[in-house]
Amino acid sequence: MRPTARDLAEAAGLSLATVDRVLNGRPNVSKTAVGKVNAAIERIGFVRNPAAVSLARKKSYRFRFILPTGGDLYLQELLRRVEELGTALKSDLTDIDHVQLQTEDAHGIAHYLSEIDPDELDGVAVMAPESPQVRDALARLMEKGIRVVQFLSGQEKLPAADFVGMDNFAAGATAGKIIGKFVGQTTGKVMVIAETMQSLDSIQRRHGFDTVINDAFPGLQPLPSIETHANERRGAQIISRVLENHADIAAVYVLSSEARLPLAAVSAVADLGTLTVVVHERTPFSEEALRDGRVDAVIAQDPGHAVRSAIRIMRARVDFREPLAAQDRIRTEVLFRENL
Amino acid sequence: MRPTARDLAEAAGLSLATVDRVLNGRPNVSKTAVGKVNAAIERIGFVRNPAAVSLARKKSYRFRFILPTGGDLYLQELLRRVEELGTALKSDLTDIDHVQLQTEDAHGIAHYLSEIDPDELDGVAVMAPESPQVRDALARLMEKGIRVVQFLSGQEKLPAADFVGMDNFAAGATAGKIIGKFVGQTTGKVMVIAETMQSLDSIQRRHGFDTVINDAFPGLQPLPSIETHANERRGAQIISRVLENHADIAAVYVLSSEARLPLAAVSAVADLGTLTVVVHERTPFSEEALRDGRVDAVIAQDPGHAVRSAIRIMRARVDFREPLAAQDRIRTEVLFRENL
DNA sequence: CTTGCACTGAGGTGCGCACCTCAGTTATCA
DNA sequence: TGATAACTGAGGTGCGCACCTCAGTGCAAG
Repeated sequence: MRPTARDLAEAAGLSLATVDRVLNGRPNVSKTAVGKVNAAIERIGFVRNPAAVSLARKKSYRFRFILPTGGDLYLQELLRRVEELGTALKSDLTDIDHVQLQTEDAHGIAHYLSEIDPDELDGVAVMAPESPQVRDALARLMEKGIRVVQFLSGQEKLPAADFVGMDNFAAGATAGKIIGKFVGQTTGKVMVIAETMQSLDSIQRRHGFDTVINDAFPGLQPLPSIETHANERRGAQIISRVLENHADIAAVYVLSSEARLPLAAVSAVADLGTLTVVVHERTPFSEEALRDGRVDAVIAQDPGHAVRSAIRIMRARVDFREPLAAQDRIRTEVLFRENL
Repeated sequence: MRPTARDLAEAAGLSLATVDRVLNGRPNVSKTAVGKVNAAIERIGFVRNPAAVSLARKKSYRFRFILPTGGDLYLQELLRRVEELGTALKSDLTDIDHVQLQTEDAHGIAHYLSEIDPDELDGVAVMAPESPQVRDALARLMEKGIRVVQFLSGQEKLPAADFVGMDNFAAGATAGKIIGKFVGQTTGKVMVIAETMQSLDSIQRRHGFDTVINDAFPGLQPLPSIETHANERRGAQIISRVLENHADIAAVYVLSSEARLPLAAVSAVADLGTLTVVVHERTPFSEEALRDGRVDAVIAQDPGHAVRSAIRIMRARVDFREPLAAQDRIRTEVLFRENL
């Protein structure tokens, strides 16, 4: 049987009350007593029973994910994970919900944040673009005692808040490395396709990509980013025009999370089999494309990992523990057909 | 506030005792009552408080990892993770210990297993080579009520037991893919270095490697595996002799977890910078070698993930839950300098 | 009608701990 | 020396649930 606090008290030669004071950092304890208790803890290997603790404390975690509206594929994946983990963690004293807000409307977000009641919520994970108003609102939230995690938002960090993000520079750089190595020739052009280059994510990926290509594969020439703006017909037009104007395209890099339509447009004009193709995010489509050879590599950043990480951090903060990694970077994974 | 069992009883129009009988599947409950309770659960969104459950049940998990003796680097990593997680999970009602046994001695292992007392242990994770005796012993253990996870052992599976393994074929195949693509030439020889080819792991990796090379890169010629037998001097001799005898070696694949000595031997004779080098396992050495360019890619299979996975499965079984993935394959990760 | 059986309700106990009160004991300093 | 503050001990309560006992209730077979 594991030793209880009562055993600890006995071992330390103190009363349960004093042991309790030490364990919970309450005042009115002598240094001697603290020392005795800690020594006894070591000696008998006492570990608090977390079940009893959380029962006695009536503890429960209530977290909210604040996400953008919009139909981005990766965002949908994220939503799904949030809901999934929400139901899974209900049996773990953790209630998770989420709202979607127009993240362009900084004022609206700030207002929403300002109305959050600390009695109803223990933490929020916020995915919103950089803006002074939002940042101030987040700071005020933290003063109210609500833990804040800046979630996947490529914004400048509020230093006091924790951060869960992915390294888009690394993701782009990895794509560059694979394309550079896989094309098997020293010269050629690389087509880069994005939904939009407005977002920081896209910019960072492109930056990482260009850096590697320029440094390590100077013979390759990355073309300017093609922006599809999620418009199928228009995107296809531009893509086919670019393919016709450049005879020596050797590779395609789709840096947005939506790869299906761009690849369909490319395959209408060129042969995906002879091109080196790298896309982002593990989806049913990208897996299938990997298997049948249309895509050579997938750069993936697990959304489930991101959500779990945010929850872990908020929990740790509520318990006044240090999170294992306060600034959690989601790993950049590389998938080939061989290691799917 | 979350509804309690008392609220549930009220909502169902039944007594606490009946609700308790339903919740815990005890006998002497009418179908009507079961229906009412389940309906009420849905209606008020009742979820058992796991802290109270585990407190009342005096539940605690006691698991043991049974591992081979021997100084393999990856095994040491595994041991470290087991110990790490052991102390980390003590505060989670989970006591984990481990033993190391001579796994070649099937009879000895079987005997050890047969003496395990179900009152002292809830589950074991066993890493031992295939043998009928061990398999029978495991089966008997399961009959005694101890959960069994076959852990990283490339043996034929006991169908009733859960399994945590890594896909060494995929690992080798991925290495083959990277080497094939990275060498940037259609012909050349590939040096393959292993500690020993006796182990199933090595054989499977080599098999995956050869399959990809033969299928996709027929111009490349993998040389027979060099076995170092963990003997530094002898290994270095063989390696340098092979390098001298084959002028057109374009790549090196180290398929054992120990890469440092083989690479040192290679670099004494050849220039690692011009060779394509792929090794296994993320270690301080392999990370450093990736950074400075001596190694081009690392195939990694996270040992921590393996240990966590085994623990998760055993816990689920103790709670009579289905594990999320009963047959858990550790992901084969690919690391370049860019996504370390 | 009795007997037996399946079902239900009421109530209690204890899991290990947090948190509270109140009385009692030291050290500390004037 | 007494007063004040700092400490300590004893004991109790309740968190939500599992598990136990015992006293019913209704219903069917004999």
